[in-house]
Amino acid sequence: MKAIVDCNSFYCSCERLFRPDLWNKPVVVLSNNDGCIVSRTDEAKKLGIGMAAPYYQNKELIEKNEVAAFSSNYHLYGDLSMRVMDTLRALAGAHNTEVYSVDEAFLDLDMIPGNELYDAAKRMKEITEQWTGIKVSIGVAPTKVLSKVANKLSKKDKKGTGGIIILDSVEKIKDALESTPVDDLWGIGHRYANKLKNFGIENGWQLRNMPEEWCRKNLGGVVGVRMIRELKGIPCILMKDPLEVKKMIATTRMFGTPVHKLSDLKEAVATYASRAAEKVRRQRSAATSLDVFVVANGFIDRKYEYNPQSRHSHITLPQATSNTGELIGYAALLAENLFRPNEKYIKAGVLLGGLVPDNSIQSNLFMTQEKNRLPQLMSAIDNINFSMRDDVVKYVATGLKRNWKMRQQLRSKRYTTRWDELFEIR
DNA sequence: TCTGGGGTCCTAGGACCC
DNA sequence: TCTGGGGTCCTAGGACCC
Repeated sequence: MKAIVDCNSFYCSCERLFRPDLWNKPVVVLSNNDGCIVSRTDEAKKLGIGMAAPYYQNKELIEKNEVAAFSSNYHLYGDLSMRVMDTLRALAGAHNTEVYSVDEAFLDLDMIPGNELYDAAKRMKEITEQWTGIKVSIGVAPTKVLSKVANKLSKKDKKGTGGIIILDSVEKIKDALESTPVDDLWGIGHRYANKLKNFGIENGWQLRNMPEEWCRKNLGGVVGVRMIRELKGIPCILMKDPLEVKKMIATTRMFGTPVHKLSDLKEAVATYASRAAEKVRRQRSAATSLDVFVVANGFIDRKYEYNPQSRHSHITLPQATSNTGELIGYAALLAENLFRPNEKYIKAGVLLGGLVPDNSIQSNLFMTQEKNRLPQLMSAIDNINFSMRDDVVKYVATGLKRNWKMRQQLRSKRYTTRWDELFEIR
C-alpha cells in the first residue's frame, strides 16, 4: 500500500506556527510579487477566497474580514518542509519515502500488515504534528492515484475522518471514486476534464470502468493507460528513487516594475543565472545547455493591456559547466540578442538544461591552472553565502541596486534560518 | 537518385503536477 | 481566467544513419 502525507494549507500553517494570535483566524499567503493567493486556511476558504485568485481582486474582502495576508517566505517554508520530511523519513524509512513536493510525500507502506495500517498512519500523523507543529492529512490506498483520492477526501471532512482515510477494499474504492469528480483526480487537468465531461464521464468510478484502449486514444497515450490501471488498483506509477537528481533547473521571476533598459534586463538575467547555477551545484550537476526567455508586455492603444509576448533563445554550451561567471556570460549574450529597444519586459528567466553529474566534466591538460581552480572558488562562495546570508558574495553583473526586484511587502520573519530574525519571547 | 525499411537522436510543444 | 515559480513526462516530427 502507498500513502500520501500532505500538509494542511502548508504555507499558511508555517506562518501561523509563530503567530498564536492567528491560530483560529483566516490567513492567506501570496505568490511572488504579491500577485495571487496560493495558500488559504479553512477560515479563509469559507469566506469565499478562491485558490490562485488574484490578490488585488480580493483585497477588499481580505481587509473587511481582517484576513492576515503574507508574502511568500521561502526560507521559512523550506526549513519547515525539511523538518516534516525528516520526520517522515525517520518514521517510514528513508528508502520508503519519496518527497513529492514541498508539502507532500509518498510513503511505501508495504511492510505494514493490512490490519495495522490505520494505527500506523495515526501514529505517523500524531508524531509529525507533535514534532513539527504542522498538521497533516494522510491517504492510504493500493496505488498513488488512489491514495491521492483518499487524501483529498480526508481533507474535506477532517473531523469525520480524523484526517486519515484508508482505501483497502473494492467497496471503499468504489465509494471514494463515485464521490470524486474527474477534475479532482491526480493527472486529470482542466483540458482532459472537459473532454471527459463531453463524453458523459463525470466521476472517477465512471472513468475507471472505461476500456483501456479508449483511454490510450483520448487521454494522452500511455499516460491514460497508466491512469486507468492506477484507478483499478494496479500500481503503474512507481516510487521514485530518492537519489534522483533534476534534469533541468530554472530561475524565473516577474519584475517588480516593468524593465525597459538593456542594462536592467542583463542584470536580472545575470542574477537568475547565478541563482540557477547555485541550485545546479547543490545537486552536484553541471549544465550543457542554457535558455533565456523574456516576456514583453506592450502598450496597445495607449492603454496598458495584458498581452504577454514571450521569446526565447537557446545555446548548447561547448562544455558542461556549473561556473557562475561562465553562465552569466552566456546568459547576458542571449539577453542582448532578445532585447528590443521599444519593449517593456515584465518577466524573464534562465533555464539550465542537459544536466550531467559534475564529476563527469572533462578536465584537460590545456586548461589553465586558474580555470581548474574555479570549482574551489564556487564552493567557497557557496559556503559563505549559505552560512552568512544570501548574496554576501556576488558577481557585479547581477547588479547592486536591482530596481527590477519583485515586490514582497508582507513578508514575515525568517524565524528558523536567520539569527537576527529569531522568534522573541518576552 | 528516392527507390524500401528500418533505426536513433534531438527538439518543440502539449499536458500535467504543486 | 492566466495570476507565480518551479518541475516532469510523452509524442510528433525533422535530421540523419545504414
